[in-house]
Amino acid sequence: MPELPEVDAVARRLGEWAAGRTILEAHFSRPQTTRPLAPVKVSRQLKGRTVVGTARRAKNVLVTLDDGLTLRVHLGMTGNLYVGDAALRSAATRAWFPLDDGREMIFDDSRLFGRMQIFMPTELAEFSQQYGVEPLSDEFTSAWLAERMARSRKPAKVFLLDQAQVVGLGNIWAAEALFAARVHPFTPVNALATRQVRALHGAIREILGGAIDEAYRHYSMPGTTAESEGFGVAIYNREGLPCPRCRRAVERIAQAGRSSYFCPRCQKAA
DNA sequence: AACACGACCTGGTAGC
DNA sequence: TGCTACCAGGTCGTGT
Repeated sequence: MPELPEVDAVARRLGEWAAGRTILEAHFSRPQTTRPLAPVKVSRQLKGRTVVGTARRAKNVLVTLDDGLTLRVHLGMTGNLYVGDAALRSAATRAWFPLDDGREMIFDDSRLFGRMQIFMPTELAEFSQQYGVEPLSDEFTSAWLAERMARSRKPAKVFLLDQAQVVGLGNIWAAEALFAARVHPFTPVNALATRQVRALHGAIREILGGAIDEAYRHYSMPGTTAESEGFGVAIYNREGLPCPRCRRAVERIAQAGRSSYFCPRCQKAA
């Protein structure tokens, strides 16, 4: 489910719902969720801890605990994390943490690609280093992007999905950014013109910024999902439908094992 | 080092 | 109505 906007909304709402609450128990229904550690080890570290606050790094939700440790939650493809009544638990619930106010922190993840881990401060810093720049930070400039792109021959779509470069884009928003910037998904990034790099940089910031606001506003009820994709999606999952700019039929191609959607007229190969 | 590809999973839907 | 095949918003590990 989640790209950066959805993860950001989940992290912010979780902070509103859980800050100050103490975790009484931690239950896991499947061992994959806490890999490589056994669930019982993670449970032991969570039990009795109070949630200080939440944050997001790349597509991870970070839950800061009162002993200085951090719970890292990756939502994978289908994950959701919220605080609510125990009745909200379902067949997809993989973890549930009863809190001191009678509610529970609940982690649903039908497809089991999600993950929960505990980090010490040094581990958290090391973990964070594997990721690239946050797209809405001051560090992410078009000059920075141009410099990184000059050093890679990856196709533009694949480059945008690489979390070691710019974090947060997934299959939907990468396609949307390429469409907005009129860049063909196959174009090697070191072949892009300066004007195209600038267009991509602007598109990434604008698209993610708008989607973050939309996802946060939409996601106000625990147990629902943070959605932003209905908002401003021009190209993703629209194979055969008319391009919103030129009316030419949108095409779908397989790339890096995923679907890439693009307009063959607006997005010319370099 | 950089890149391609299968593996990891469940569930929903389209087509026969 | 099954049943099958394919698809899904993400990483990972392993091979060249």
